Amino acid sequence: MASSVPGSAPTRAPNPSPLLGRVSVASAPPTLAERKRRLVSEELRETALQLLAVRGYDETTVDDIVAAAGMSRRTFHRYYASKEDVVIQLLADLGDQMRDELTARPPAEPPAESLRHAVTVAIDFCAGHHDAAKTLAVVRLILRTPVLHARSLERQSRWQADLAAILAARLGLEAEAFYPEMATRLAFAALNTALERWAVSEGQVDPLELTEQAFAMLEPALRR
Amino acid sequence: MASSVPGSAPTRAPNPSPLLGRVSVASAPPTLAERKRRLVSEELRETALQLLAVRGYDETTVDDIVAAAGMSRRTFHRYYASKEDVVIQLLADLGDQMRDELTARPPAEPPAESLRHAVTVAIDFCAGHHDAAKTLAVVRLILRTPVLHARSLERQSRWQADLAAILAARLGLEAEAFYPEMATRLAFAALNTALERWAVSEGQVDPLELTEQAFAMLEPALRR
DNA sequence: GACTCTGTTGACACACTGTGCCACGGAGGG
DNA sequence: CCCTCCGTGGCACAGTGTGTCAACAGAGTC
Repeated sequence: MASSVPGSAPTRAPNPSPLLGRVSVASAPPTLAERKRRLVSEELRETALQLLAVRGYDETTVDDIVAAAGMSRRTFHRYYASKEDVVIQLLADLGDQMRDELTARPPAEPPAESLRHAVTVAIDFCAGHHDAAKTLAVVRLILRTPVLHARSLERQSRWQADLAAILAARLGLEAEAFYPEMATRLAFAALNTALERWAVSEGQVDPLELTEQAFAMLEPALRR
Repeated sequence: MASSVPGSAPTRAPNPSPLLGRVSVASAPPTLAERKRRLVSEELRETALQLLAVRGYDETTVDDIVAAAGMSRRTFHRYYASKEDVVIQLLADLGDQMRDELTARPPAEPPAESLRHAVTVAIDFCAGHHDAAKTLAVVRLILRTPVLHARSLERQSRWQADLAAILAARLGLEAEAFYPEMATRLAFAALNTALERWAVSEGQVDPLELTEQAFAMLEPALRR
């Protein structure tokens, strides 16, 4: 065990409260403890993002963050494995959402179309969000900070592998088939091109339009 | 200045020996000091790779490495910025080589062909090297170690941007044009697919063949 | 209310990393 | 011979991430 972790320290809670076995129940009423944890987590995250944006990533220490949030460094690390994690965890759900979207697409649909929809989930997550300005700031921070960029690319690499496996299954191919692997990689190439342009343009260009443009280019390669 | 760095600490020496101004001369006779530095650097690197391979990446500390190499931690950090760097620096020249290859391709050549040649440089670097077994071990180490994988992807991202700029210039487009960006990303998708399959197959599959297969798929998308 | 059980927190200690600084020592030039 | 240049190791220090422990708050039980 990784010492006494408050419910859901990293990525995702396998089971926040072992006694109350409400795991997969959709609308489980959140416990007080659970709401408290979420509150602390959010407080930490907001304080961190604030500081990182103002003072820069490298110039901000974990001690700065916890001091501003009025907590101890030990508590910080119970919620986030590292300073990078505060930022990267914001994208945590994205992989799941893309996976779900691809799974949900009709099996008869051409792969190019399904992948375009999966990628669009990510675009929507970033640009179509409640307040896109904040997401834009985060994406820009990631792209401009080498450590964060590296970690986000690595995470993408896992998503890509997941999507490839799903696509392979859909097409009735073995998991290591060539086409699903390449196809998903091309989809991420499109996604990254769109996202990066959206970010450097400060949100001026329409990422959805860029995505469609990219997939138009990919279409002949994705045809089977 | 980053304290007294022995000649060429990170990535590449801008000028190993400031007094002898022989920089761009191709076959400059290496100084004694320079050979000594190279020797220390190699000793450190070999010791590190040995330990990393045997004991695993996370289980090996920098102190372990320098103890085995009979040097101080301070000296280690004069040659390598971090433990990751020992591994990642092995690929340092690769970006330059790909850039050079792309630049050297005939301007009239179709972009797909030029990119395929650039990517092949990387494949040759890995698989066609003096002893491919060692390179294979390194590549496998990188792919299996999240931190290293992340850093190598980030590095690739820079190479991709470089290649895109070169391709744009070759095609007479502005640097931020859509086609060169997408085209280079697709090329790297092909490269990574081939490299990864080569690595997981323990060097059994032919990465060149895979590369050609990948570019065959990309060809219609890369056509202009 | 008292008691227990569970889970969160802060404090402390510790291992590891990366860097600035300084003093030592060898190599080479005056 | 002296003096400068440069690589090196030792030391100190800031920062990170983790194990451990005591304190404490909530919830449920009697």
